[in-house]
Amino acid sequence: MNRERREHLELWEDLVRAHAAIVGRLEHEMEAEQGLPLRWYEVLLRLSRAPDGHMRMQDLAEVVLQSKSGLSRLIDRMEEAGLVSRQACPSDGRGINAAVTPAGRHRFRRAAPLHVRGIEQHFGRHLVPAQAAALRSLLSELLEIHAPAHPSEPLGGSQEHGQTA
Amino acid sequence: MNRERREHLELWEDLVRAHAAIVGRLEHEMEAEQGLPLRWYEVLLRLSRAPDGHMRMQDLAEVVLQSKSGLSRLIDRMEEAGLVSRQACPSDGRGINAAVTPAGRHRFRRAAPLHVRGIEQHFGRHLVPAQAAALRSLLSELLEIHAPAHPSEPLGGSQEHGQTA
DNA sequence: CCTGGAAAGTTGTCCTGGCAAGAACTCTCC
DNA sequence: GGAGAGTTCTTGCCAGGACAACTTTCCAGG
Repeated sequence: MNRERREHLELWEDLVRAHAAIVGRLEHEMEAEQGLPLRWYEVLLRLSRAPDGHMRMQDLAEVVLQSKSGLSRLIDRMEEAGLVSRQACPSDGRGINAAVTPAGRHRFRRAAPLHVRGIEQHFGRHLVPAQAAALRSLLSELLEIHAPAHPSEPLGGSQEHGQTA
Repeated sequence: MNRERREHLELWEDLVRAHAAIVGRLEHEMEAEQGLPLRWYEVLLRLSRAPDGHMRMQDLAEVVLQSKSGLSRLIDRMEEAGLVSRQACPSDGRGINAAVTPAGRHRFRRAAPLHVRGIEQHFGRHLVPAQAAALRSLLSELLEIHAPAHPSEPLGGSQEHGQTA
């Protein structure tokens, strides 16, 4: 019982370290070779994926893991750089759509291969199929528990942490 | 080939999301229930583990994944809070040892169960043995590649990224 | 129609962290 | 033993991000 817990702790620690190391590399490479902060790339990626190249600020904030205010300023900077633009949302007067500009798409297309290659090289490359399968099932479990895929809980509510055991 | 890559990309995305979600919870719980930023806890943990309750600033910075300057200020704050203290390093005049104070140890002991429980609840609990094993082997591979366990490369050098494929 | 409550974004303010420069010290080699 | 190169830590400065307050808009109920 306790043995298992100890192992889980170690796994968590290692996971955090590996995550940090890989993200660090990806950030550094993206910045060095494309002059693009990883966050910017993330935004461009999400917008490029989106149906008409635009998303509501709120939704975008969620997928790129930033606060509303954080995203607002991020979009400020990217707008100034000409990579995205803000547009009023037709269906909701309060809403704003962040949209990729052509320049943004171009920038994204140039940067994408680097990111794909980086992930493969620093991560995917080391996955054997059994590990990939295990990881997939684990992550889907974890995300189901944690991620507000269907925004149902504010996540900040500390609504549980009861001694479920 | 491309199929596999696509899957690796998805796995990476999911990993990032799961990591963020779990860290978010741990941070929130630690702050809410113990009034302790997770970083502070990390420092207390490392120092409590260390032989005489102290570590060189540099080494500490590495294990808690912060820059030298970041750690310096972090220790400033914790010192002011009475949880750690700075001591001259006897063997090297340039060095500073960060040491846990008794108050720091006390605080750590009170907080540790929460952290352990949190990790088990948000992470370990969902691991079946096969996943744990797969994860362990994967992480050790990744860390061997990436982590400067033996500080040999500055990590910022972008010394490879050649198309190894 | 009007009012009150909720939601979307933006902005003021503050905190944290990184980089680069600086101060203090150590080590090597002449 | 002294000069110069390299470490270790701290500090000035700035960028990025979070929280809370605010404005505008939407919606439900009377």
